Amino acid sequence: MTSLEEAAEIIRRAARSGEVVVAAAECEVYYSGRSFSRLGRGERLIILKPDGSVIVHRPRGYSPVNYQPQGSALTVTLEDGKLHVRSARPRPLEVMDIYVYRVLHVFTAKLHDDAEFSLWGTEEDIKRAISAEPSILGEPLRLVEEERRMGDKGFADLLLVDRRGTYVVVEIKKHAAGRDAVEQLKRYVDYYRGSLGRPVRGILVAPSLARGAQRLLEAYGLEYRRLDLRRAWEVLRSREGLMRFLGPGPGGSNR
Amino acid sequence: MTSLEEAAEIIRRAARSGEVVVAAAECEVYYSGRSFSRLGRGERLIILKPDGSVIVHRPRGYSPVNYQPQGSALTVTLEDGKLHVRSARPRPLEVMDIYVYRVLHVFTAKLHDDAEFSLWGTEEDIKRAISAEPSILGEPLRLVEEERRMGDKGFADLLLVDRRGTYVVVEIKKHAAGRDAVEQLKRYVDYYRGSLGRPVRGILVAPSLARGAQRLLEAYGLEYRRLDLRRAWEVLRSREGLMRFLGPGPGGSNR
DNA sequence: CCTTGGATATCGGTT
DNA sequence: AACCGATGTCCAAGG
Repeated sequence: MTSLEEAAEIIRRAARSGEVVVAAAECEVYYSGRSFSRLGRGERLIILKPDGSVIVHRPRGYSPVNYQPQGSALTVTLEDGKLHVRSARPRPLEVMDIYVYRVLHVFTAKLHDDAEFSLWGTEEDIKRAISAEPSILGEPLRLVEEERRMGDKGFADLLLVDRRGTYVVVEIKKHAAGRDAVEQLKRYVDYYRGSLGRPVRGILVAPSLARGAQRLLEAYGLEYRRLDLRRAWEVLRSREGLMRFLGPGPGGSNR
Repeated sequence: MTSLEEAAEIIRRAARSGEVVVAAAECEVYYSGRSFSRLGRGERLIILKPDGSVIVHRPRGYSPVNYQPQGSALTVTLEDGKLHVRSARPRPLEVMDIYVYRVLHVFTAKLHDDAEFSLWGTEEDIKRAISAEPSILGEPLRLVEEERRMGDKGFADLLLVDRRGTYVVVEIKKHAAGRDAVEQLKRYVDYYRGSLGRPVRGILVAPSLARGAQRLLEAYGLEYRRLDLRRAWEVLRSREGLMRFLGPGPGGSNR
């Protein structure tokens, strides 16, 4: 148990010295900005990071109940027997007020962390696999361009040419493709068809098609090619040596 | 500083008794599931909640670098001079492995939190405002139904009738509406027009229109009505007494 | 279970 | 600053 006065001093000192603060505390939280929220009195975890991020976690669930992003400004005051922690960001103007009634535990630490974080298995990786070996789509195709601009309609993931010289616009989805994905592809194909004045094929590449998406796709005369991460990897592994990511590490053998 | 053996015991005991665990620790993190990630050695915050959620925070930024949602299963073992914390969820199969080299600080706490959380200023609130006073859209309109089913195309936020008896489908966006919003409205209007066999108007309600969205809207013959949260509130406040949310609270006077 | 769409979405890239 | 698209998005609601 820590007094509110001590807690206030600990937080101020941590903020000055670039330390992370973690507190378990009984508190109320108010948020005002793009929306408004109120969280009644209860015990939570409060995390204050040196870059201004503030995160409040309830004892359950993955997502924080209240938060402010990095760049927010912190003020800590004692008022009325409560510890008032305010975090404000200018644009958009948003304020989060935490009123702390009791501090169960608090600690601060300067955390040193310059390590690299790498994530793979993204849509970008699937795109690279198709680019490296377009025949993975089941027919001979030649790559024209990645991220080809479709006027003001956005960017097509891939532009290819089939064996008959017809342009093929490809939209890739890492997960099951829904209606939105079909609409997106349709926009690109319509634009490019109009731009070329010639027929243009559209292929939606995804591991699966949502029911509604399938009907829409047929109605629009677009095509679907099933492709999931696993198969994309097989190409990437042989072409790029994906194993460089897995590197040597304690968990390497598990994956 | 806490030994890895002690930390392992603390975590196991906390898991049994439904306590939250917070640790500052030097660790590596591996994730395998929908994607794959690797985080090199460095100092982070690790949060373990009794419902199975696991959250790993670096010293900067709002979002966790690695995580598992509630319902994940925890195993804690000592291997090779490292503390291995594994969190696994069955569907989709995803595994996060944390290898802890050094524990800077660890604490556990049973957090009691049954308070209510209320959030307002959402799209739902805008919908309620229009329902309560459809004329906010600039013409006399009568509400037919909220969340009106549009066949297999989804649900229209609002279905109204104008003074000439023409049905009006309304799609509401809390933020600037982009192309997706226009496509969404188009799907509904097309469906309902086909279903009725009569003209149907479509109105997109949003605080602003993205450039691309405006052109698309015109091309589709749909309409736009500017409406933001602030104006929706004025209606809600008078009609429903929004102030009940603000209630009596330490920060009440600030908002 | 799948599908759909909102979220204080967040985040990053480009214009 | 606006706009656009991906996300291990997460999450709830509905069928």
